[in-house]
Amino acid sequence: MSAKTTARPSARDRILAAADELFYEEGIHSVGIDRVIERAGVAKASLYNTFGSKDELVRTYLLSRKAAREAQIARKIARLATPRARLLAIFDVLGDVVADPEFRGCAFQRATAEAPAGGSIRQVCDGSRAWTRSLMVDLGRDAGVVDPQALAQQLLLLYDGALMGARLDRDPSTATAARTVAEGLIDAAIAQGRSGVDPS
Amino acid sequence: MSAKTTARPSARDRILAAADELFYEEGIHSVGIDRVIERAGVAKASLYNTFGSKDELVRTYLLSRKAAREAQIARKIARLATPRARLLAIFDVLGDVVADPEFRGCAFQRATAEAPAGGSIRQVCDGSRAWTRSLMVDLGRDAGVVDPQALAQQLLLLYDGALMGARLDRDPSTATAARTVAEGLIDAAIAQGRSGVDPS
DNA sequence: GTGACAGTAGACAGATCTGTCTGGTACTGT
DNA sequence: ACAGTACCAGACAGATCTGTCTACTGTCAC
Repeated sequence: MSAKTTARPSARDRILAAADELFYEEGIHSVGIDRVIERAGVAKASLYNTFGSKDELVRTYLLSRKAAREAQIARKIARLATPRARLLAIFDVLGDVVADPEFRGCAFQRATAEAPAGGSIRQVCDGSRAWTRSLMVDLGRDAGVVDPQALAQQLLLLYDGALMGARLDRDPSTATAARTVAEGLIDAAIAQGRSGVDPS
Repeated sequence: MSAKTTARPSARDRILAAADELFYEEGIHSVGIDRVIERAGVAKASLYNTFGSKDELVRTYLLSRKAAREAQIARKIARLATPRARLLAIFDVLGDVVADPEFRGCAFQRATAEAPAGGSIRQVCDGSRAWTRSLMVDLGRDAGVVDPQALAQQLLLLYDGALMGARLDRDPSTATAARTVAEGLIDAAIAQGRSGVDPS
């Protein structure tokens, strides 16, 4: 009897799941603690014993979103061989993300829109952006492009734009548009890298 | 004595100015009515007599931002002759906007992150996006591109991405990067239009 | 059985927020 | 002179929010 087959998730997990749904759907300020504990089916003391404060709950919610996104990208990338295909796969994941009917935009960007400038929420957001950017830089370097930083900036531009556009226009086609433009930029950067490396 | 030389702005104008500063800097939910009237130097009754509710004040704040942005772009564009130059001028204005030390991201995108899905705030945001998009479509058509809608979608992608990136990374160089990529896309679309129009 | 542990239920304090209302002041046109 | 308008100062009601606290329940190891 190590675990019941339909064991109820722990209070912590239920709180986090409820917080994820509510914060992402309606925003952080708009959702009170009472709504979270009601949806989680949990006592208020459980929430405060586990997380200490609403701020910490929000931080944990964002960290779990960050981990999930990074795992999703890493999983997709692992199956692909070339850096070029891997860079494009980032935009394929983006396409899946924005096509989800539950999609409501970038959770980090929305959270920072509500949070004070210097807080811990901003740090989580910065960490998430740094991860994506450095992945793009690494893959660009692997692909032999001359200036991987510049390519990464361009790709991040498209990535961010697609997230924002998909939400505000309720139009997931921004992701495929971003992928198309990204493909052109990647191929141009790779071609430039090759011509520079090969002596004329 | 039509007006004193240093006439104090009306209560309405002072409220709107204070709301603009506070809502844009700190977010809508984070700023209470009391903070607004304190900064405006105004009685609470004046605010409610003039605007009726906080929601209406927020709506007016966003509409005034929308009008200011559109006027700024229209002014810049009026001096330029070709549709190509005008399209690029949109990104020049973007560069000015994100370089402002007071820049905190797109006011509409931040407001929609806090507001409920169906509300009036979303409508203002939709209106602002529709204006920008249709400007891009019109200029693209004037430039003779084959699919102005597709070009506009790509340019909007860059525009949104630059706004988001400049805020989250605190890096205004996204605007010039966006302009560079945009220039390539515009020229490619124009070239395609010409080759399609000219019989081979 | 018993103690440790994880959790439930809900009252409560204290702060904050929107919106209303009363009462008073200063200017303006007639 | 006087009515009307625009505005200021702030008390107040009622709702809502975070966070604390008390008291109770079920489960498991030993």
